[in-house]
Amino acid sequence: MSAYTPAQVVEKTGFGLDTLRYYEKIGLLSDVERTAAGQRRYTEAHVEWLGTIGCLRDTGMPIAQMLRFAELVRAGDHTFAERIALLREHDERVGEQIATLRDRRRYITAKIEYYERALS
Amino acid sequence: MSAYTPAQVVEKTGFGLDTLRYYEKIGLLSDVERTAAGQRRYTEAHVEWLGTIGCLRDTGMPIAQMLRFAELVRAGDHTFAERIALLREHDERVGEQIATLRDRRRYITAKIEYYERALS
DNA sequence: CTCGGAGCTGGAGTCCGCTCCAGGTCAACC
DNA sequence: GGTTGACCTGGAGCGGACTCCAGCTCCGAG
Repeated sequence: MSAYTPAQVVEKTGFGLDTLRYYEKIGLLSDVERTAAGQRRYTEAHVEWLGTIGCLRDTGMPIAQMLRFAELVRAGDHTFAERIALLREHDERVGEQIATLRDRRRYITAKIEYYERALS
Repeated sequence: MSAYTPAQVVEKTGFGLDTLRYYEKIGLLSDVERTAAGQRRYTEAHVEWLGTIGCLRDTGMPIAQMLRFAELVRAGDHTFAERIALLREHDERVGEQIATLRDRRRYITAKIEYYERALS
């Protein structure tokens, strides 16, 4: 399992160094090994997990919920059903977000058009 | 011009009482009249403006930018072009948001499907 | 005439998600 | 052997957007 330095993970994931440490501190990132000198070494699995985390974050999932998900993942394969439930619920909220955004966007577009008409 | 009590505006707009006062304090809401006793009375225009504000907020516009927009509105009709520019820019960002959300959603759906397949 | 409820004020507090800092360690290169 | 640069730690600080509070005023119903 290839190991990545903090800097490489920053590069690969787009998360900041401090964010990585923060996520580890709160338990969103676990089992990060250290070198003899105490420096972190991340695995491919960490990078993948950060991809998931990033995706959930970008879709508005609060950290508390990501933590619950992380716990389910750590708990092992028998939590698949719960993971599905959590993700399905989130997915639904993402759908709602998209719908709301689209709806509000119509209002904005209308406003723009109104101003454009008033201008000409 | 009909006047609304704070409670009525809360009812009509969904904003909280404190939020209304906060918006006024920072200059997002202006020209709010008072009764002899010092209580606020909002107009139809305020309610409409709050609708706009709410829409911009829900689409992720930061308060600082709403303030710029509010200033343009206060400055008068000669700022239509700038308002259009501001709204167009925002509209574009909303479009990006929707696109990102859709994109991330595919990842989530895939994850769900993966778990479902693993489960059966 | 008293009481409850809606409002008022200024300022403090909260929550979230980072982000920054000081002071220290270590490995590697010149 | 000295300097650089990546990393370490614990804890403080920040930015955004509210949200709450204490203590007060006013109006209207009973």
